[in-house]
Formats: sequence, structure tokens, C-alpha cells
Amino acid sequence: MFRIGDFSRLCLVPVSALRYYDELGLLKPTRVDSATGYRYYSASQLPRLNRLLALKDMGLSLEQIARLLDDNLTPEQIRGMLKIKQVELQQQLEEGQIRLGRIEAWLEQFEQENNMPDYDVIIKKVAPLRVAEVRGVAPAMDKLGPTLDGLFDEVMGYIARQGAKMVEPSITVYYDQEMCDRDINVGASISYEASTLPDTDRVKTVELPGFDKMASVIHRGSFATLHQAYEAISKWLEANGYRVNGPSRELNLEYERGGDQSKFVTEIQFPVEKA
Amino acid sequence: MFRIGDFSRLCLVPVSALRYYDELGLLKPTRVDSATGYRYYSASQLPRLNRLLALKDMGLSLEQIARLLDDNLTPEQIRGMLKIKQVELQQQLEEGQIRLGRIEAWLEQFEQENNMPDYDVIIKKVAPLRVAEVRGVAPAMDKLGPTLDGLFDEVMGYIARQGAKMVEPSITVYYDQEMCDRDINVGASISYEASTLPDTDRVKTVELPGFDKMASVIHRGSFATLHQAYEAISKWLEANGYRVNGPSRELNLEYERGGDQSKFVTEIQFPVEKA
DNA sequence: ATTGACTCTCAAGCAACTTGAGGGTGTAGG
DNA sequence: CCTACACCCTCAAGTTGCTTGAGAGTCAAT
Repeated sequence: MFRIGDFSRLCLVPVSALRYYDELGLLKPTRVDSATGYRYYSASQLPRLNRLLALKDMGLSLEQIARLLDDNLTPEQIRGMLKIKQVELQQQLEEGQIRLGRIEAWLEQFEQENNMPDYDVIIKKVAPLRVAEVRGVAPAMDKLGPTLDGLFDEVMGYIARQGAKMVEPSITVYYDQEMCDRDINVGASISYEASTLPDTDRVKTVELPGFDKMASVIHRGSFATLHQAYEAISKWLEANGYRVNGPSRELNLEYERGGDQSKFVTEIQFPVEKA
Repeated sequence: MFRIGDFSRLCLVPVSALRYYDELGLLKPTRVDSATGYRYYSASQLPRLNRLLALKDMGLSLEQIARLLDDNLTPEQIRGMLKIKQVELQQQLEEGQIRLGRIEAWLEQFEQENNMPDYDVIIKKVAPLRVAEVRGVAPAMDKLGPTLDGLFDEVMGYIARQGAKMVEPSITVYYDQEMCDRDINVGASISYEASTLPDTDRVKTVELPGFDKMASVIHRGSFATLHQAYEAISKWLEANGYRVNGPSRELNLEYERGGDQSKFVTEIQFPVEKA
């Protein structure tokens, strides 16, 4: 019979942890002096404690361990729990790899510019969104602004005529597979609040698909410098091993036609997959 | 200006998290209505939030992020923080690999025996230990018991004559590089409580070295079945890619000469390194 | 009898939020 | 103008696997 301190030295588990395991019922002392409350452990409890530690080392929670140790589960159930844990662990490892890649890419960029990067790319999941959209083609890059203005006027007018309510933000979708600077296929989309709206020749209601992995970057200021954001996101995607797998979008989070361009906020989104 | 719910939909961060970031001072709303307490955010706060999320994705704590965002650290300091985090992450990944290996080994064993393994191997760190030791050679496996009994008698007698106090448990050290079944080099060691004890011809005070990685397994019951524990630990070490790099030990955690063998508890320890 | 090492039982703290209770706001429809 | 109803607020407590600390009792030796 060992007192808790001696047992702790024996198994190299802190006294506080032993008391905690007692409280959870994971490892009750063989005997507890009812007068003093002192816990007494015996060496024959070490196998159980070791199994506990082994399972903990595999990443199981104490609650799961309790079930493994006490409820007499069938071997099949136990195998199942471990298999699940295995998959979980593998996912965690992959995430860790991704994290590490991110940090490396950041450090690299840091070396180049010797300062914090101006743009931060994050990956998020976006839900599908029902919008009213007008498509059009801008003959050249420098006609893109006016073209879009026209398209958005059409959508906004249409939604207003239907008596529906526009929902921020307005979204530009770039449907070209490759970046080209002439004959750019774009869609001007605005989300609305209404059950169904009839399509017209020009305006269609479509569902912008959702994506599990959407790379996103925020640009603040004039559209004239938007290309910097595009450069940043492209570089990042390459460095982190992602590939674009769908049409990109621009969300006008803060925008007013003819307003102060320095106040504009635009989000650029690229649906991506791991290369 | 967005209310918290709209802003939350925009950036895909839960409302509760936004409130939490406000509380920590990580992302204060642009305006808080002093009458109602309503938080109002603007789109121009998204870059900061995105940087926050990007850093969080790299595994930094919110406290670290706060320092990165607010205290204007030199680029060098920032680089340093990320480098440290990088190393941390790499270590975590390695640990994860090890965990995964453990779980796989367990599952494999499970397939073979179709039940939970009888022995759980754990890796722990043991500190150096000052002991009094007598070395001897057992001519053959079946003489090991009596040989050790004699050696332990010598050590115990010596310690008693010196007026020192024995400290549990008694330890057998196996000094042979390879397992052989004749002429086995063993040491019978017992830790004691005293500043210094003089060496004699037979009894030496030595320091059993500490090891960062000690593979340990607990055997319960007669010494006759101890080989099963050895088999289990050997298999485990092979499956998990460890190599023995020092003399093994047996710790008699529960033992009484001539006592009920079924009550014995013995710990087997192998110092190891990753192969 | 006293010292010093040990033990006990709470309670609180860590990180990064989430959940819920209890109560005030904002606005659209009747 | 009143009433839903969705939204917002604050504050407290829960999550995991313990650790740390306060305040008090216990054990063995001197």
C-alpha cells in the first residue's frame, strides 16, 4: 500500500492528476481511510493506470477512456472507437500540415518584403446564395467599370420593379476560365428577399453555388489598386498549393457609385481545392 | 454600418466570437450606441479581422495575436514569434505522427488477438537514481532467481549495516547487450536514504542514469509468465519504431520472497530512442 | 511536544469560446 | 398605435484536463 505521494513517484503521474482520476472514477484508490480521507494505492493498480496513460497517449478523452475501461464493450466496439480516433488524428495531422504551410508561406513573403504582408488570405466555407443576375461582356479592361455599372443598374431596377428588397452586398462574378483583358464575361448579381422572381430576357435568378474552400482577401481603397490584391492572392495560392476550381467573385462590401474611392471595401473570392 | 448579426454573416464569424473579440480588445466595433449598447461594425474592419483569422489559422493564441496587431513590434520580432510557432507546430506534428503510430500498432495487435492487448507499453521520462548495487553473473536462466536473491541479500545487509534506510522498490539491472540465456550479467540495486555510503569490494554506490524515453510495461503475477511481458514490449517497440539503447531494468513493485506469486507486480523498463 | 513533510477538501484558473437566462430594441404588419 | 418577432444586450456558467493555492488536518521522527 502506497500513500498518494509514493504512488505518484512510482508511476510519474502528478498527485493532482491522481486525485482528479479518483474524482472521475477512472482510478479509485484500493482503500480510502474513512477517518482521515487518505488515499492508499497498491502496485496492482499500475496496469490499469498504464492502460489509461496509453489510451491518453493515443489522444482519447478521459470520458472515452472511462467507457473503454469500465463498460465492458465488445471488442468490436472498442475497435470502432479507435478507428474513429485514428481518422480524427489523421485529419488533425493534415490540418497541422496546412497550418505549417501557411506559416512558411508567410515567413517567405516576410523575407521578400521585409514586412508584414499587406493582404491576408483566409480559406472559408461559403453557402449557396440565390441572386438575380445579369450577364454581360466588357470589351476591354478599361470598359469594365462602366459595363458593370450598366449591368447593376439593370438588376437593381428589376428587383425594385418586382417590389423585392435588395440584400447587400452586390457581387460581380467573373466567368472566364482564364484571366484575359478583352471580352471579359461578367455577371452582376444581387441577392434579394422574396420567394421567387420571374426570369426575364436579361435578368435571371440563379443560385451562386456554395464552396467548402473559398480563398478570400479583402481590399481597401480604390479599384485602381485592386490588382495588388489579386497578385497577393495568386501568390498565396501558389505558395500554399491550392488550385482555382471555379469562377471568382468580387463582393462590394463598401461601395457607392461616384463616392470616395478610398473608403471602398471589396472582397475577392476564389473557390479553390488542394492541388 | 452593420449590426453585429449582419457583420457576422459577412465574415462568417459567430456573433459570440465577435463579442468575445470585442471584450478582449482584438476587434472593437467602430461605434457602440451608448444608449442601447448595440455594436456597429464597418466593412473597413474586415482586413483587421481577416488578419486575425489568418494568424489564428497559423495556430497563434489570441494573446499573441493581440500583441502582433497592436503593439507595433519590429518586423524582426514578428518574424521571431512566427519562427517559434513554426517550430512548435513541427513538434506537434511529430507528436501526432507518434500518436497515430501507436493507435495503428494497437489496432494491428487487436486484429491478431481479436481482443484488447494484455500489456500496455508507455513511454516515460525517468530521473537518475542513486543506488547501492552488487553485480553478479547467473550461469543460466534457471539460476537467475537464486542468484538475484543472494545479491539482494548482500545489498540489503550492507545498507542495514550502514544504518541507512532502504527505499522501495528493488531494481534488477540487466547489463548484457544481447539477451543470452547463459552467464547473465545482472545488478541488484536498491535506492537508499543517506548522503554518502562507502563502497566495498562487493557493494558500490552508483547512479542509475536517467532516460528521456523509457519504455515501460507492468507485469502482474508470477515471474514464470514474465516472458510474455517481454514479448509484448519487444513487439511494441518494433511496431512503433523504437530501438533499445541501454540496459533494461526490472522494478519489483510488489514482491516478497516466498510470498504469493500471483500478487507480484513487476515493471520492465527499456531505455529507447526513435529508430 | 513539536517540527516538517505529507495529506485532505474545496475553489478558482487556464483558452477560446458557446450556451442560456433574463431583459431591452427595432421594425414590419395589422 | 400596438404587437409580434427577430435581433441585441449583459452576465454567468460550462467545456477539457488538469494545476495552483488556501486553510486545515495527519504522520513519523526528534
